[in-house]
Parts: sequence; structure tokens; C-alpha cells
Amino acid sequence: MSKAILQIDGNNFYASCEQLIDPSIKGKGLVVLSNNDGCIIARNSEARKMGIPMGQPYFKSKNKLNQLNIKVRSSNYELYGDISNRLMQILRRNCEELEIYSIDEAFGSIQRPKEKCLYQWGKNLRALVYQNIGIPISIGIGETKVLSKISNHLAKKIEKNSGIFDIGIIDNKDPYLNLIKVDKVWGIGKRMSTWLNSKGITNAKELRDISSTQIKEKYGVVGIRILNELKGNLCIPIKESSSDRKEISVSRSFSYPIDSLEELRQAIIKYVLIASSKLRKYNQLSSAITVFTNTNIHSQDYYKNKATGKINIPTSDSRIMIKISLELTQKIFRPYRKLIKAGVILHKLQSNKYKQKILFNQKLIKEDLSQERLNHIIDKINNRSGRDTINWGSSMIEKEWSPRREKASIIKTTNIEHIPIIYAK
DNA sequence: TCTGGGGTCCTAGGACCC
DNA sequence: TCTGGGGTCCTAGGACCC
Repeated sequence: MSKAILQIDGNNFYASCEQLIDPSIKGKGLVVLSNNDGCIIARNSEARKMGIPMGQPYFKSKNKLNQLNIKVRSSNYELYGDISNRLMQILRRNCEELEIYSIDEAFGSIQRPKEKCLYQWGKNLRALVYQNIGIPISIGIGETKVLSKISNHLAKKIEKNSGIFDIGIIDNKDPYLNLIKVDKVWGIGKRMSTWLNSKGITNAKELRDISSTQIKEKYGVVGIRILNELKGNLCIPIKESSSDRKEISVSRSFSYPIDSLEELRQAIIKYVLIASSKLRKYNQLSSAITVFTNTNIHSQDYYKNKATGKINIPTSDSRIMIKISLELTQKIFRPYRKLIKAGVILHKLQSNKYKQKILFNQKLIKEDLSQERLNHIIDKINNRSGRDTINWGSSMIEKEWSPRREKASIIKTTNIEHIPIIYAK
């Protein structure tokens, strides 16, 4: 018995979710846009075959999408998050360990019976997910995370694999590693692949066989880890708990540039409220806040700025965080700058299990407790009835600059009123 | 006109200490 | 005139991921 590492992801996840709730799209091209309807961040296979590139700004491809009669959707994260939860539940029941890596992707592990190929196991899991959720997935299997990622590429790339590939039982992996371009290896990005190409390294096999002193000199332990994983030595373990996150950031682009301090303040308050309710959801406290804003990077007088403030006693209290972040907002604001984006980052997070108690001041203790209760009640109501049901006075002003979502799908599987009605004949 | 958002990890260099 | 060396902690920024 040995441990097999699995990498499982939803195929064209956002597009698949949209197709799930709107079957009329089936067979047609579909793209999903980023926040603010900025770029194309997902396509179904039909749109890909029609030559629509990933990451392109929407305004540049609008005409082409129209001509080809490709459907367009704004992203609907409430829907994707819900489908994702259902998917992860099934995976958790079927793997021994599971690390949820992103909304559409997980690493897992199971014991491999001696020398046994896990193709059939994967096929069963894939069928189970499709039957229960209606989303197609791909499964890559190997000895390490890097190899299971490569396996997943091969599962998608080679049609006869029908979405599953197990590189872990193949002794001579060379012909397969040769098929993987070096920039497709997990952990090799733009910078590293440019450098590797200049050294004549173009695919995963050549990378595996590079001298480790050479890679260590240039990229330190990060490079060595990737090399070892390619050779089949597990260096990046499965991380099951993700509760101890290190920072929370909330940022948005505006639908049009803003240049008044008041608008910036309102935006920052709104982001702090979202961030602090996330913080409470994960039972964490923060002791530092950064606020940032910038103008259009493509413009001539590009301006960006940020400021960080410390919180003396780690907290998850919206009121304290709003106060500090507004002071910081004052610092980064400059008149006559056309701001297109702003955000907040909470860092130095810690578990609220070890919250520092106020010791001697009875009045402060009372205030602290009632504030905590108030925050939790607000969270509870907003979780049940939508994010803006109850809010702080300062954030209630009408916001015209809120991001665009012109093509949003209406249906949310998280709201009973939006569940489609099916009439039996 | 119009180019997303949310994360992690690592490293170099500064501040500070003895 | 001449001004050490070693360690730790923190931060900013880079590179990468989805």
C-alpha cells in the first residue's frame, strides 16, 4: 500500500454552474465575466473551440461574442460557492484526506492497493459527482501534488482518458512529462519559465532532470521543492484545515472613477464590514488593517497608495475597524485623482480562542461584550436574509459606483424563491 | 469609455538587542 | 584617529496560485 495524491477540479467550473441552472445554454458558447464585467474569466468548451481567449477584456471581445452568438454572464459567486460546497462534501466522503484548495479545486489522498491503477475508482467518483450535482470533474492521480496536477492536465488533454489519469503507476513517465510545457508545471510562473526557457528547459521532463544546484542558486527552496515533487518525492503535504488563514482582503473596482473623499470613505466602510464579518465567521481576530486605492494603471498619471494601521488589542469589532480604516483613508486620499479601485486587507490574524481580556475596567468589559453580541446578531440576520439587510448608518448611502453586473443570472440555489419550478405534465 | 478579486509563501533588508 | 559581530523579529515586495 502506498499513498496516492489526487487532484480534482470542476471542468470550466463557473461556466458549468451557469449551464446547470440554465439548460438552454447547452450546446451554445458561453463566457463568464469577472467582477465589474471586466474580463472573461471562464468559458465553456464550445466558446473555447470558437477561439475566445481567456482573460481578455470584455469590451474588446464584445463584438466577436455577439457575432458568434455566444452567451455572456456576470459572475454569480453565491451560486458557485453553493455548488462548490456540495462538490466538496462528496469528495470529502470519498477521500481519506481532503484539502479544499480553491472554489473549484481540491487535493486529496487515498491508499493505493499494491500496484493497482486507480482509474476505475476515479471513474466511479466522477459518475457519482455528475449524478448528484451535474458538474463534470477531472481527476489527476500521482505520487505528489505536482505530479497529480500534471496528471489532471493529461486527463483533460487526451480525450480517451475521459477526465481521469493516473500517472502514479507508470514507471517511465518521460513520454508524459514531455507533453507538459514547463510553464504548465504547478509553481512555475511567468518569471521562472522565461528563465528556464533561456536555459533550454521547455518541458516538465527537462525540468525534472535539471541540476538541483543550478535551481537552488536561482530559486532557493521553492525551486528545489518543485524538482523533488516532479521526481515523485512528496514535499508539499496535504493541508486539511484551512481555518488558520493569514489575511482577509476585500477590494472592488468602481463602475466609474470617483474623486471625492466621501465616496472613498463609503466604499472603505463597506469593504471593512464585509471583511470583519468574514473574520467573525472564521472565529478570528485581526490586529492590523491596510487600506489601499489606485487610479487606472493604463492611464498616464497613475497613482496608487496604501496605509497600514495597528490595532492595539486584536479585534473583530466592525466599529473599531471602521474607525481606524477611515483615518487611514484620509491619509491615502488625494484630490483630483480618478480612483477606480479601493480595498482593505486585515492581517496578523489570530484565533479568537485566545482573545486578550480587558482586566480591570468594568465599564469597558461590559461595552466589549455588548459590542460582540451586536456584531453577531448583525451577522446572523445578514447571513439569513442577504448581506445588506442590516448595516451601519455610515454605509447606507446609495452607491452608484458599485461594480457593474449587467448580465447576472437571477437564479441562486441558496434562496428558495429562486429555485426553478418544474411543472409535471 | 471599458482591463477582476482573493489568497500563500519566501526573501532581503532594516530595526533592534546584547 | 579609531567605531564589532551575531542573532531575532518584522515588513515590504516579489512570485506564484486559482
